[in-house]
Amino acid sequence: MGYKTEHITHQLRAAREVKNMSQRELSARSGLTQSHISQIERGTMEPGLGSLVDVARVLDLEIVLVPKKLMPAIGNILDSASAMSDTLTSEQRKLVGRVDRWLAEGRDRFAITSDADNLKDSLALLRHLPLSAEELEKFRDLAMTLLRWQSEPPPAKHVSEFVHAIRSLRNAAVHRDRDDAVPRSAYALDEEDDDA
Amino acid sequence: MGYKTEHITHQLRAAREVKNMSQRELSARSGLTQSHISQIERGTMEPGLGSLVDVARVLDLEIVLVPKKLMPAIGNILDSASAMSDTLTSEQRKLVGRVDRWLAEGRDRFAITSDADNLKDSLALLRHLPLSAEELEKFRDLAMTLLRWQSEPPPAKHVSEFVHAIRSLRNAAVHRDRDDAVPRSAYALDEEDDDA
DNA sequence: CGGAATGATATATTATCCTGTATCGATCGT
DNA sequence: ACGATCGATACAGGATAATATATCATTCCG
Repeated sequence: MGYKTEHITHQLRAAREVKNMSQRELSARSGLTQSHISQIERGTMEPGLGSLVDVARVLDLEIVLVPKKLMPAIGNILDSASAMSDTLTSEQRKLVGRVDRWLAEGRDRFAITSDADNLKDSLALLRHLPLSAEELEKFRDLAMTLLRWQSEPPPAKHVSEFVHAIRSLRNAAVHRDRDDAVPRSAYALDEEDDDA
Repeated sequence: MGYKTEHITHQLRAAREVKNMSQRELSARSGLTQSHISQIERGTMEPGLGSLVDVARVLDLEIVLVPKKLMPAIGNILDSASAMSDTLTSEQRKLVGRVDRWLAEGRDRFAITSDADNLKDSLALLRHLPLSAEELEKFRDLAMTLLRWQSEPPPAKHVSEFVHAIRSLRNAAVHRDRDDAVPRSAYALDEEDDDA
């Protein structure tokens, strides 16, 4: 039904998740119901224009009508901005990418498959959430010790510790309030991006 | 009520008028009712997102959610594009501007005020509608002969001929089908823009 | 003048958005 | 294991968007 508005609703969900805002919080700030938001994001229902602007306002989004002819130019701006999107350092992106690939190379490195799933989820979030300097340092240590096992799987005890520590970092980043951003230096983009 | 969506609906009306499309034609192509379109443009009613995309598609517009932070950049692209908007030659824009100012300088140049009003309306449309090479030549001749009267008002007979001729040109441009565009050379923008 | 097209309205009927509330399963933190 | 939170769903009722026609005043063209 609502295939016409998919890109818009998907964009709404993406913006909300990037801001790490729950449907309920978005509901409280926008005036819409959590139920309503859920159905809009899933495409079950098409929002009215009024509801759309209410949600967009909370997510710091502006609704713009762009001539199709200008879409490539606009698209470039949007992409370049979302590329250096969050204030992630190049190092953080690289580390996440390396662990991600290490994880993909040998799924059998984990005795418990749920550990692999948990780790994968945590990494997906760490790909987008900024870490403080201390947190990044901790993350670097963890990643380095784990990445040492290339040919043979690491001891189970070690893996479990790693998964737990990563989840802890993830939670710290996730539950950090949107309002107090992570203090971070300005030089954001360096050499090549190592993401997968 | 719908003050939140004013800019959007206004943009819709502007886009439709630039394309010289009637509410009824837009209705036929979009699937909405002419009544519905009228109310949307006037802000009497807020359209659903589905209706909005239907109308926008016909008008060659794309609905984009832009982070507020990027709005200045996007705004620049939109403005610069609408400046060199339609495929009007610089000469056509200049001529319209000159006649426009000539008209504003001395309203008393016209014995019949309705003539002045008609002329003003025709110019408003000629400001946005492309003319063929022959039409532009005709327009240039008309404008030049009219602009010769600076200090004293032109003879009434001359004015009436001018108004009629301009209206004829206007109608030719207005009723030209959007589908067969005016063949025009590519070098569009020259020196300064002389518009008022 | 007479016909055609436009935009603005009016009314009645249908469709559906939207809210409010409540529940469910899954997940996460203590 | 427990309580808390999240997303997905269900359902009833009031609000309103949307359709379908029709009319009216203006304007433009022959």
